Amino acid sequence: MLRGEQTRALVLTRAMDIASVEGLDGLSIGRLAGELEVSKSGVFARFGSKEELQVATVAAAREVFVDRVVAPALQTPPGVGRLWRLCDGWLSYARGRVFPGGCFFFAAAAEYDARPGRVRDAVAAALAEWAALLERAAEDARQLGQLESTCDTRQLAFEVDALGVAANARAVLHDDDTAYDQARTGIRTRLAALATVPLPD
Amino acid sequence: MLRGEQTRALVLTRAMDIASVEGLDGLSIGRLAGELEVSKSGVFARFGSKEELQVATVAAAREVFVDRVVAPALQTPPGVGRLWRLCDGWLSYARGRVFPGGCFFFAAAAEYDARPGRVRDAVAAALAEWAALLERAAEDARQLGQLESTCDTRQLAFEVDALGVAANARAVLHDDDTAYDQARTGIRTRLAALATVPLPD
DNA sequence: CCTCTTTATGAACGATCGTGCTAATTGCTC
DNA sequence: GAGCAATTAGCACGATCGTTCATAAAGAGG
Repeated sequence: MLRGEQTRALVLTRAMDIASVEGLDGLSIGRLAGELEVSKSGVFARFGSKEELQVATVAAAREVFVDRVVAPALQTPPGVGRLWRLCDGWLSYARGRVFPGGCFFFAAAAEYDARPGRVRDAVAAALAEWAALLERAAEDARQLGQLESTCDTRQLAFEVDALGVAANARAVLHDDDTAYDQARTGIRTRLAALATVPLPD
Repeated sequence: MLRGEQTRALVLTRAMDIASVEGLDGLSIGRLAGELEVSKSGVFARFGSKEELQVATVAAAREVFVDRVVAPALQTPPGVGRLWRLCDGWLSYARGRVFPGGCFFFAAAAEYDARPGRVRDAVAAALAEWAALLERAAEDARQLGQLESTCDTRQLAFEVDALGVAANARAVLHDDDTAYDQARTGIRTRLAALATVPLPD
């Protein structure tokens, strides 16, 4: 039998995987318990409600995302290099199916974008963080003179993110990884056109 | 009492609205019947199974999309003008909340992209049609000499679509219509940079 | 008007959902 | 090792799900 924190982590790991495929709503406590071979009420009691489980799952996915994408990119110093690493890391994360259903947040955002509540708020907050991070990276690069001083960094961040989002959507739906290459090409071309220094890789 | 086709149309109209918010899976026959004030088995009998209802809902949404976006754009002759009209029409459709939860296909694709079955196939086919239409419009424009002859039209189609997809995602999730403006700006800039003739509007 | 096919209803089914409530089990502290 | 707090299991509940079936209502054709 497992002690609290371990159980929680075990449940959340499986919950992220299920939710990335079936959605946070399709994620059911009974199924979760069945797959983990623990009791349904054991899982339930640990979170208190399904909504709490969903919010906790979002938080867990955010941590995975930070570990896999954000933290590695932040090891590169501010500038276009870091911006590129963020994008490239994200593409690798999506392509590598860290979650079996593709990017967790893409699925969660599409599922809850029109449904008010704590789950939506958690997803929206996480994605807003990501958007802010991209914008900040772009703006830093500009102020460092590594991007043309006239460039609209907010717009740039939106556009590179858009290519990633679309790549994930297309790749998962059509089982076609070339979409990631298209996104990579698009992002690199866009950055190279605005950069005053060479890009890494 | 309504004759068959009318009932079917009535059911599907409501089904599209519900599904765009709650998802095609969250769409339940009982709820549908309740909102329309008809019997649950009446709704069910008309489709034979929930999966059939979901597939029919996707087909109905495709028709709405063609009416609202594709058909109007095809009134503009081939060229960058038509390509632009397709993008602009799509943005208007998404912004105007033809479906209350934003673009129906964005929601459906994210929900079923990792779940094999007839529903996913239907969604994937519809989106493949859209992608092919964009690529064709771009390639036509290029061959008409309205886009630089060297430009990769497949890549271009991917990128303009990506901006639209991302705009819908961000606008619905954060209740912020400026995302549509960002997408519009991005698409227009991209097209203008490659076009050899002025863009309409 | 009677008949026949199409369409809609109502009740019921087994399954699964989220959620309480109680009891058993575990790990830690003395 | 006894006692205690935290954790898990077991069972039951009302609700809702998709689905089935027998039956009633409604339009079309003779």
